[in-house]
Amino acid sequence: MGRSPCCEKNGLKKGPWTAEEDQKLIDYIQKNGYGNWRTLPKNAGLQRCGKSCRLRWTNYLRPDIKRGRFSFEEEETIIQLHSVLGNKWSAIAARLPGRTDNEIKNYWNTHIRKRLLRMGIDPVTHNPRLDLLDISTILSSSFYNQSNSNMFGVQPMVNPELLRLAASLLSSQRDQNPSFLHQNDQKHQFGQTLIQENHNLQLQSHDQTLIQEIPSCVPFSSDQSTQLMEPNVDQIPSSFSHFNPQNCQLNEWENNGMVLASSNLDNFIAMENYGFQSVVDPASNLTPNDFDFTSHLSNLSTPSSSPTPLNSNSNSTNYINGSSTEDEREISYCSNLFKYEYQEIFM
DNA sequence: AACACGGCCAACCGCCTGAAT
DNA sequence: CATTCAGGCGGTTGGCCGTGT
Repeated sequence: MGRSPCCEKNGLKKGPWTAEEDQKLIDYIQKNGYGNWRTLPKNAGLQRCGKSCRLRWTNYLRPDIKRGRFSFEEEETIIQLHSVLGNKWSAIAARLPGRTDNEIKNYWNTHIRKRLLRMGIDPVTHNPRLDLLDISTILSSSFYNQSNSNMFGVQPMVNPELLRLAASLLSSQRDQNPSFLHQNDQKHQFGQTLIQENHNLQLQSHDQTLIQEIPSCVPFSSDQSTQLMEPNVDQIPSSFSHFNPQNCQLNEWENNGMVLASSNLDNFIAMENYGFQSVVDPASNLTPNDFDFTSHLSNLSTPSSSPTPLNSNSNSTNYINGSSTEDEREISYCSNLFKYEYQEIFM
């Protein structure tokens, strides 16, 4: 009649392993190998059940385990495999040498899953989240259209599908060439691809088949909007024709807005082409970390207000009037609804 | 300094499958 | 063939730790 029980449940230790227990397990396996987990604890002098020993060994003590943070390549591999295999952690782990299924599962649940959600991607289906699209429809048909949707004369469109495409484009570029982001010609090529894709999607939108119009600007009051100035495109040097992701920072604003800051003027052009609109130019040569966006945005309702630099050494100059150092200006963007992390897509 | 909170991760739990009896 | 269990797997938990208030 079947096998006998592997162990008595009573009297066996549970909980965290001590260094002494670890050493006993390591010594035993180094001397005798593993395989019969049923008898191993007793032979090794451990008050644990075989299952606990097996887990401890396979998830922690095994000598070929790679510790530490997951690399970008590993993360990309996990995402790609998960899109095919789903929650088959052991199958995914089999393709990542030195990583355990438990480690990958934990990393997925604590990092990757949340990141995909922030990017508007369903971590189960790996498709854009439909709930966001529903919200965007509501927003675009209600307060946004009633306020100042045309504050810059252009109704911007930001499409989750395009953002997803951007992420995958970047991933594939990175896969092919890890130093992609440090090469200007490739950055330029990537930017051009985005611009072309944005153009294509806008063309498709005329057929009302694919794209949904989504508000990309927080609905300021009319008083606030009058102070928002559209950057003078004529003052943008022609040399700034490609995207540079350096020194970017995303800040959430209130409940439904986000502000993108960059100290590089190239980003302005790329983001403009990408469908975001500029809201204000802090007009200084501060780095993003030196700038207090919350304070600055709250000052928009006060006509005489000016950006609030945290760095008193800044040499503040007005971008709109055009006299600052072009590539060190702060450009901020404001976009409604989307919580995509800019860095996650472009950096 | 004390407390609350949230992120992280090692470990456990429960289920499934296939092998042993 | 029926029963039982080892091993494997995915889901969940609980405690530690860092950070914010």
